[in-house]
Formats: sequence, structure tokens, C-alpha cells
Amino acid sequence: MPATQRAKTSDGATRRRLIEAATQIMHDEGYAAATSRRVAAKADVKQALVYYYFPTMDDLFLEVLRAGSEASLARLRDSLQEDNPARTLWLINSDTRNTVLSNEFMALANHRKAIGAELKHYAERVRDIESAAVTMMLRAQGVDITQYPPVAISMLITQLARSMANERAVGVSYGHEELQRFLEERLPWLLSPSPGGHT
Amino acid sequence: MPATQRAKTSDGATRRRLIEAATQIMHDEGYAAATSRRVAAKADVKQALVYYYFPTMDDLFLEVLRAGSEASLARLRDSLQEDNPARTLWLINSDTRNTVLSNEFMALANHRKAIGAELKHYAERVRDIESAAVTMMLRAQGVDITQYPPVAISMLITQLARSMANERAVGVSYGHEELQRFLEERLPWLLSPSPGGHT
DNA sequence: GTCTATAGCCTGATAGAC
DNA sequence: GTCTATCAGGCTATAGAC
Repeated sequence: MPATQRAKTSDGATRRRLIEAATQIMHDEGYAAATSRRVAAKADVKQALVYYYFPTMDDLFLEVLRAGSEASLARLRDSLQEDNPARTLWLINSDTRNTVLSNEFMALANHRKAIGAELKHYAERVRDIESAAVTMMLRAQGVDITQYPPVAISMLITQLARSMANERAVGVSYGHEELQRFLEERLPWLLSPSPGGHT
Repeated sequence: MPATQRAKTSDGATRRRLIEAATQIMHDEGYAAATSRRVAAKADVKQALVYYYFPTMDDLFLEVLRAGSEASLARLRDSLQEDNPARTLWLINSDTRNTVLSNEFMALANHRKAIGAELKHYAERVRDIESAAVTMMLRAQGVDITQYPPVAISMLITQLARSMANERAVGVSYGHEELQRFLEERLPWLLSPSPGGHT
């Protein structure tokens, strides 16, 4: 199947570049700075072209969210297969790059219905994958999942990692060491680099 | 001391109403919607008056943050004196009204230096008060604070409560019950309505 | 302290040529 | 698919009357 309706230039290259440009601006300067003119300039096209690919700016924002979500989900699925999934969850959610953009969308979601719906959908898929991975890990380590419900454990890890990343982004680190150490002591099988030490 | 330099009309009434109007708009529609025109209209004054009280819109945002912070700190100090402080922390940070606005400022902080600095300052004062309260509570209940570092405990409570409130704001509740139950089981002296049952 | 009026710029979005 | 050109309106911020 070469093409059902192939594009003219080079696939959806321009469209993709617009999404990437918008992503970067939203990350660096906030959603309010992602105007059609600024996005177009960063993608090296003219302003009106944005409206050829996206009916409104909100549609562009939605596609930025979707593209980012899919990429994150793929990365998540990949990295949870190797090593200690709990530690992987911790590290991924500690990455400031992810949390900053995610915050921007959370702010947007509070007053744009469509963004909120998409974010909800994404959050639920993420939680599914994460708790499945934690379930397998706990089972493999012989932990009683009645006492340690996987979904609760994965929320604990991811949400606390995110909180600390958010705080770090504004320069707050007060209490971070204590919390991390507390978690490491309470859930030793969670944050150790490798499950049993076999690699 | 009747007045060092008393204002003309009725104290800082207009100024305060501008801050309140801005607060409400930021909460309901996001910081991008809090323009000088919209704020002025909601406060029932003309647009130019905003610039009489605040040199730039960013200065207004900063004052909105400061006013909100002071109010929250006062509320925090009051409510931590009564009953079970841990439960109080949980409830306060579960209130969507607080977290939504707080998110808006976190998004702003990522690209406006002055907001970031203020937020950092506020976050540290909050953490101080919260861990002091938790310290007293743990001591009163005879808990070993070497095993349960107060600052870690207070972060655990507040940040998880906030995360869940944020998710609830977009309609996500997946895993919330499990996490809450897990915390209640692991930290029973934290979330019970009253410490020993003496009231 | 509050107003009117305005400068100057940026915005989302559309029409229509190529 | 990409462009030029444009409309109508919103924005921050200032000047100056009352």
C-alpha cells in the first residue's frame, strides 16, 4: 500500500514541525506565548499556514498534547520492560522537562474543556500502564499486593516525583532529601537500582 | 497613630477589589484571561485605573500571589492549632479551589522570574509551618521522629492530596480510593479525625 | 483617585493569488 | 501546500483632564 491519499511535499513534515515548534514555545514561555505568528516563525513558515493545518489555535494545542502523550506513552512502555519499573517510574517523573509542559496543560485544562478531556484520557492510560508494571514487579518479588495495592504504589511514586520536580523547577529543595530517604527506607524494593542484584 | 499617610477614598478598597477580581479571573479562566480590561470591568472601574495601582500587569499578578499566600498562611496557622494537624493538612490540600489557582501560578512561575521567586519563598514558609505542626503532633503521640521525619511526612500528605485534587479537577479518580486507603492503613495516627478520641 | 482618549502593537482568523 | 494581504478587535501602557 504505497498511498491511499499521499501528501504533496514530504508527508506531514510541515504539520509535524508546527507541532514541535508549538511544543517548544509552550515549554519555554508558556501557552500564552504560543501564538500563530510565533509558532509559524519558529517552524519557518508564514502565519496563515498554521490555519491550513489547524482550524483554530486550540486545535493546535490539542494536537501538541496528543503528540506528546503518545510519545510519552511509548517511552513509558519501553522503559518499564527493563530493570526495576518502580525506579524507572521515579526517574521519568523526576524529569523537569516532562513536568513543566505537563503543568502548562494542566493549567489549560482548567478552562478548556477539550484539553481537560484529553488530559483525563491520557492520565488514565498512563495509570493503567504504570500499575500493570508495578503489579508484575511486586508479584515477581513476592510482595503481598493486598497490602501494597499496585495502583496506590504507582501513584505514590509518580506523584511525589512530579511534585518534587515541580518544586525544583522554582528552586525549592527543602525536605526533598528527607522524603526521598524516607521512601527508600519504607519501600526498599522500589527504589533500588536492580531487583535482586543479578545484573 | 491615626494615619501616617491616609488614603483619600476608603482605604485600599479599590486596590483590594482589583486584586480580588484578578484572582477570580485567573481561577476561572486562567492567567491569560486576566487582562487589564477584564480585571477592571470585574472590579467595576476603568481600565487605566489598573495602571494607577500597578505599574504593569505582572506586578498585579505578583500581588495576587502575595495576597493569596498571606491569606493561605494565616488560614494554615489557625487550622493547624486545632484537632489533628495531619488531617487538617490533608483536607486543606484536597480543596480544588486552592490547587487550581496554585497551578496557574506554577505555570506562570516557569517563565516569569519574579513569580518564581515569590512562589519559592511562599513554598518554603508553608513547609516550615507544616513540618513544625507535624513535629509537634508526632511528639505528642510518642512517634519516633527519626523513623518518621516530620518534613517528609508533611510533604507526603500535602503533595499527594494536591495531586489527587488536581486530577479530580479534570475528572480523574482512578486509583484515588486505593491510595487513600493505603495511606490510612500505613499512617493511622495521621488521618484519624481525632488523635485519641477524647472529643 | 478616577476618568477619557489614544498610540502602537499583536492577536485569531479569512480571502484569494499562485 | 504555501503565500500575501487584510480585517476587526484586543492588548499594554501612557498622557492629560477633572
